[in-house]
Amino acid sequence: MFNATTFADDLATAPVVPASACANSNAREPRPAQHCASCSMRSACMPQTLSDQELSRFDSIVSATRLIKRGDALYRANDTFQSIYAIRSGSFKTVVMHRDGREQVTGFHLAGEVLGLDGVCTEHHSSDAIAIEDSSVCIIPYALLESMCAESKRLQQQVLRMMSGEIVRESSLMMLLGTMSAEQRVAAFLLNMSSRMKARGYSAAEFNLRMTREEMGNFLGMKLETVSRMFSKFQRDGLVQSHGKRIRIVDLDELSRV
Amino acid sequence: MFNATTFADDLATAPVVPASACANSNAREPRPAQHCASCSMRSACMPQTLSDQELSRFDSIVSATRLIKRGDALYRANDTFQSIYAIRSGSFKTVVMHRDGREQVTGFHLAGEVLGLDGVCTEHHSSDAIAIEDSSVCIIPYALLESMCAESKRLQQQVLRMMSGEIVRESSLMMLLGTMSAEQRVAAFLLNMSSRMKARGYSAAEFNLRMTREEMGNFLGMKLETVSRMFSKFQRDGLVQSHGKRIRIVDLDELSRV
DNA sequence: CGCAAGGTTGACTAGTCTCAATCCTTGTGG
DNA sequence: CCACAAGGATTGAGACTAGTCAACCTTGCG
Repeated sequence: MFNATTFADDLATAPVVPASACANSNAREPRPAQHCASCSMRSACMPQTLSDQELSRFDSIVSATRLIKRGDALYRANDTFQSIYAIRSGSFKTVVMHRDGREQVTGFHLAGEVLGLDGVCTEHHSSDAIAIEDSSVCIIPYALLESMCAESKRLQQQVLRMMSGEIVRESSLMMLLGTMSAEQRVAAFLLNMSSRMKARGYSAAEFNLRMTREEMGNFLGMKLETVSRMFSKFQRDGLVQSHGKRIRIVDLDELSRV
Repeated sequence: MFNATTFADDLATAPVVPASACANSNAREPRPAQHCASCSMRSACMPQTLSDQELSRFDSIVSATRLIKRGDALYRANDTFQSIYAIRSGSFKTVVMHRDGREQVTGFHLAGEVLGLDGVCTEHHSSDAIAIEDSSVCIIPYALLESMCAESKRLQQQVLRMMSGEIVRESSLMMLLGTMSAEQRVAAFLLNMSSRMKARGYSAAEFNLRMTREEMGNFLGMKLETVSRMFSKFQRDGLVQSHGKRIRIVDLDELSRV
């Protein structure tokens, strides 16, 4: 049923608009920015509401892109905050750490999403952002963004909305962590990933998870073994087929009802 | 050991700067605003970084105050978003609700804190804000705030910082919900309340909790019985003395180490 | 004074974690 | 190209934390 040939599977659910920003390079240092106007992630990304004029102004403050290898950090907790980052391709996890070493994954972030807003408050980041696959980001220097916000009402609104959206997103995660059973959390996670993949032009029913069971478990407030058991249970019940990181949602309605 | 006379206890830990905004009224509808310059919460509140000139301009957009009785809602999920609110006196809980009726308390909010930023994103609130004691708030119309942000860089920064702070606060709650035992959660909660009381001029060691065990449990992702057991355990271990809502922290260091 | 709401405690249960064995997948070097 | 190592995933058995249900106590208010 599941063909394990990753490449073929990837083709089967290729994005409508493939993000191929970093096609021919392996440099890890900042490099010239591409232009938002021609970016494949534009519709999902930050400047979506801007006029053409504002867009080109915005373009000019996006100073560079940066490539991040799988496992490397885009920034770390306590780094001084200078920029926010729009994910151009790939994906990240954000992790907060307690002094005693406990870690909590606070989110998984896909192309088009913005990282780093946690730093505005104290001018230091409060979390690590780690690439969970080779990724690229656009660097948006915060001081310039702030200045431009004073000029462009639309941009200001966009930034405020983005922040508020982050607050709302985190509230619903608190709901998940505070009130749901392990089974419900995993179901909610799969549904969430599904709708985000769909929003990016991938199949809502079949996709690759980029994170390990351990990272998922850490995010969902449970152990990796429990995540694995829930996947097995969903498979037994005919809701989902899973083979490692490859996921196919078979009965989306039933999964929503868990 | 614990004297149950609430009034006397309240005196024992009276705030250095009592917030007496709603002294002589019981009206529930909007009423003329007081002035920020003379407000007892000013140092803890939103316009803390503004110049005198900016402050008076800010004052002019704070249209009114409103009294909210214990148990009443300041706003509810799906209400259209028009204003944010600075708590002048009293305290609130914010609650998000799932379609199936599950509720999660996402925060307790004390005087000087700002409520309602969840609404910026969709122009509808995503949570309920319920007064957990008789309270009063200043109403800050968001459209006016937004306009003023375009003029005052300092205000813009303040608003962005506030939002970012909310994001960071919620991340640390996710950590609490995702990685801590019931005992650790209750300890962290007490320490958090303690430092917030202290920041408001109350005693850090002895204070009244305004919420019920059920509300605490809902916030901390556990049942009220478990909260109660943890209080009893801390009392047995000599870390905390509790008598209903009255709390005295006996061994703050040890409580931090839990 | 009596009632309702809130709080405490106990006994039992369910759900998740822990530890451990095993399997599968992927990448690497001979 | 194959063998092997290492990381990741799955599964099982037993332990333990927190939930459930129920009884009872305390406090504040009409």
